[in-house]
Amino acid sequence: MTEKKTRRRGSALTNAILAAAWTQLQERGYQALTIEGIAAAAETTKTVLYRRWPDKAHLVIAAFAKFGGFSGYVVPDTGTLRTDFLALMAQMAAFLDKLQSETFRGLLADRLQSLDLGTLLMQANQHEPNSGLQTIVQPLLDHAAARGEITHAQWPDRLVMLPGILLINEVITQQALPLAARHEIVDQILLPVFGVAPSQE
Amino acid sequence: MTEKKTRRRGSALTNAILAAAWTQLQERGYQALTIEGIAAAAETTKTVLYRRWPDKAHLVIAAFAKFGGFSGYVVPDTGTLRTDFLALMAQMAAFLDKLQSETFRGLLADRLQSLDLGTLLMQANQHEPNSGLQTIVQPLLDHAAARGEITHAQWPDRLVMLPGILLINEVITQQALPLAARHEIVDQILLPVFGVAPSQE
DNA sequence: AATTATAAGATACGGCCGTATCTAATTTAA
DNA sequence: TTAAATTAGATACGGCCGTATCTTATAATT
Repeated sequence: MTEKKTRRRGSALTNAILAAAWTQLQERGYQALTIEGIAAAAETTKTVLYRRWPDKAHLVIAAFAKFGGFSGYVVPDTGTLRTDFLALMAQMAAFLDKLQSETFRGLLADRLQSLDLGTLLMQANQHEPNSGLQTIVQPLLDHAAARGEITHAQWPDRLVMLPGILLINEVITQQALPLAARHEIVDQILLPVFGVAPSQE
Repeated sequence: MTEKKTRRRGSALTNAILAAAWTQLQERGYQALTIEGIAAAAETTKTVLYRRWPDKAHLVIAAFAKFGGFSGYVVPDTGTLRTDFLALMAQMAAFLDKLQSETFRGLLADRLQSLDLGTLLMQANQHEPNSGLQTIVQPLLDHAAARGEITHAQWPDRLVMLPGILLINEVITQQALPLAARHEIVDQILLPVFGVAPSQE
């Protein structure tokens, strides 16, 4: 008979659950995942999962950290910072492709849509025709260009969106945007990006 | 009697729903929101809501765009780009405070935690002790500093995290990270931020 | 070896999601 | 004014969530 009576415990059980979660993630994609489905695949019950992780997202993160993540990355050392960065980004892109093809495309790929508030804010911020942040940033750049502070006013979208991106990141990770952070973002990131040397640190 | 027999339709009904959603958002916070609760508050049924928005997140975004958003913003014009940016960031911070106090603090504030995959990836990326991206970026900076390409190797966390932030933003908004985007990110953002003039555009 | 503590497994519950189906009110067209 | 087309409103359904409770196996303690 295939009847196992032995109960797994502790990390053995945890590992089995994470493995099941990772498999399910690749087979079904994130949105279609269910806690109950993972529990069933791991041959346990959801009670056990809820004792370990508060919700699906944290469980997936844990599985991701164990089986995916940045573990396969190599530190590039190509001779220049620029090519090092490019090599790093290439690794990211490759990983992303892998993730999207293996994990997020299982009949339900496009569901990468329905994310959550913070994420959707980010999307809204960028795709909204003219209620977005660019309606503020662009004239601001126009002024600076007219003053001769920056060489030109037309910058790629990504740069115009950069303040919003940094804001949202700050919100999500720090849940606040204190004065010090604002100064750092402006002096250390935005001004250099637009070619202005910060006056004082 | 308080019996209204007239049925609202179209945009009148839509507006009533968005108003109810905004109120509920401020009273209960995002996590505690329910579609059914909003429907009840708007004195309609969830069927009507699902005819208009696919899920809670999109409904909240719509309400946000109508009642919150960047509508109250003013274009700063203080004389220098730096102070313009600082003024803009100040507006953002003020809005964020308002949002967090009015919207996200209603007995359930801390729930700003349980977000979704993309968001949690961002968090994981930043708070993880040493499995995060900084374990790759830091040595890369060390090398560049040893070469004399950049003036020093110790940079604020925010700058070390910047590649990851840009990556995740790209993923969430574009769902891809093609070669062109990688080059743009490196040449237009990362190199300037770390004080390296891009060789060729 | 017997006892106690810990954690797994099973089950049940109320709640909300998202869909489907049906009705009735309101608008538009004829 | 009547008929046709929309769209709101009501209700019901299966599914999953997250919690609580209880039993039972395994581990730790003495």
